[in-house]
Amino acid sequence: MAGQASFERGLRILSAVADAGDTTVEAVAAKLGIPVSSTYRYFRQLRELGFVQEDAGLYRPGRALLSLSGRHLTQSHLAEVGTAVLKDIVDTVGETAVMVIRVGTRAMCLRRVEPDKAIKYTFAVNELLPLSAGAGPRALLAWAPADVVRQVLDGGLPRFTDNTPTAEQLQSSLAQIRTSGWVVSRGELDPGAVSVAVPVMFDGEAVCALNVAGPESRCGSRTWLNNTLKTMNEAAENLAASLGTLAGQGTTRRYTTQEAGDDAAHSA
Amino acid sequence: MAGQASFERGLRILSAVADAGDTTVEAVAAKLGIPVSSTYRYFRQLRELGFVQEDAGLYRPGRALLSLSGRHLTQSHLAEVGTAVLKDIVDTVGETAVMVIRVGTRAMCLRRVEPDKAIKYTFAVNELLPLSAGAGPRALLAWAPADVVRQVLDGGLPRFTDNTPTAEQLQSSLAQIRTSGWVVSRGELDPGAVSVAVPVMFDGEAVCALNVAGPESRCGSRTWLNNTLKTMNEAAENLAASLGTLAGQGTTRRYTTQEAGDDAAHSA
DNA sequence: ACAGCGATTCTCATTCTGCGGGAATACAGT
DNA sequence: ACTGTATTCCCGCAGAATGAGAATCGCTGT
Repeated sequence: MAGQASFERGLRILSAVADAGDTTVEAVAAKLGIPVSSTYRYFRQLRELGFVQEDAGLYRPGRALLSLSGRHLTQSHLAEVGTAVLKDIVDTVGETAVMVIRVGTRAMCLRRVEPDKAIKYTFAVNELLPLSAGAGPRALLAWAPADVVRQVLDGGLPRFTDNTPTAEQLQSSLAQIRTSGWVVSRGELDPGAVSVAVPVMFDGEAVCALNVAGPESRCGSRTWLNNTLKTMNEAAENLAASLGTLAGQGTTRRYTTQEAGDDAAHSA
Repeated sequence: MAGQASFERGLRILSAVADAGDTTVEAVAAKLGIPVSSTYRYFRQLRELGFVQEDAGLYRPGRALLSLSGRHLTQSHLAEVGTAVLKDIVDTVGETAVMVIRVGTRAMCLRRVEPDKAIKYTFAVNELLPLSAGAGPRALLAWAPADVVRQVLDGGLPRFTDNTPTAEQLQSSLAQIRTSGWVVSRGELDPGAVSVAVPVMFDGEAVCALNVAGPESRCGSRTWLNNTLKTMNEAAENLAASLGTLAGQGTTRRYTTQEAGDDAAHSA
């Protein structure tokens, strides 16, 4: 009666993964009554198209799903949950923490939380910045698509201080950033400021970056850097996890938006 | 090379609609190079499954897409954008405005904005309430799935005041609410309080409800009710529109989350 | 090295679905 | 009645999807 049987099947499988958030091929096959062998075929394609991501036999929603529902929703979520995450960071680290996203070939600070101190780093919220200078922007650049990187490198890099990186320095640092998973910048935008950033990775993509910055006097030491990075990595992981539908095992704290639900009915 | 050709095709079509936000069958067919006749076949199925909604030849993302990306994201978005919407309402109406969502067989206040007045109605945020009493909850109930309605009716209705509706009153009011598109409650939860609510409809489903409440002394008149409803309906429409990816024609004010982007690259 | 095991991909004969150009229908506007 | 646009129908067949089972892959433990 319907036609398009295989398409519908595929969508059901996709929905199943989106609902479960963290499931196996067999589980889905069983739930939907589809032969395992066929289910694998669908999963493969879903994976290739980025709708699901796989990790050690466990499948969860992929980035393509996020873009399906629009940047709007994703950004709302980041802004919403991000505030709580940033507050936690500030509580632990005691320096300004911000969340930056990439907008085309620019970076933008989406959320900011400041510590209760006289001397602190202050970011402008909602203003477009170059991707080339500062820890947060550079973290975004490191995971940006190749064409964006090229545009930034070719577009002429603005210089703010003597420490602002040049095109060569920048280019060579990107690969290293991807390897280490974090960036530190010393006085690239403002003299005397130290800034650390980590990306929030979701299915291989940097959805946004967390950035902590403060005066060199307080943030210059290696131990400070290590402690801060530890806090930030934890935060980034939580934030990334909150993008996956609901997921399962709670490692550390989990940031969700209400989702109190547990009553009965879920209205498909 | 891939196999599952039709599935991939369907997903591409779905993505196209999600991206465009407001498009026609022909446009998608042209863009993807798929025969119109086949494209219609996919659209029909997508519509039947709720992934797209159609209105006068224009197609836009449907509710199933929202549930694909998880209640999380949707709720984050509502909470995020909702605050601005509520503020506008409070500015215009001068009474407490809240946003309530349905959680299983309960209602919950997700966001609250209060006017700067000594006497005002105060809602508890993040607490579960019955769906049976009060304007907001009842608006949600009116559009809830049948099994939820049954559960609520059969579950024994708590009584708060003499005006708290009984099961019979409740049941008969639901159809009327669906027709009129709004609810008013007078002293159902608290004596002397008037409460008005409208649902935020997205593709035939009540995603949440907006609720304005205040003392009878200020909110008793028919003109007040009319003016308030006008404001609320506008707000509800804006909120619903913000759930569609980005959509096009701006009627009144449009609430979006940043989405500044315009530079080049959008990284698929 | 080997066995054991679960996850994943491959194989392939058979079934039957999706395909798409074009006709038919529906419906609004004039 | 006529024009245009949106949508569904029609229909024979190429070829896609199917699924049981075998074959691989990648482990871990011994």
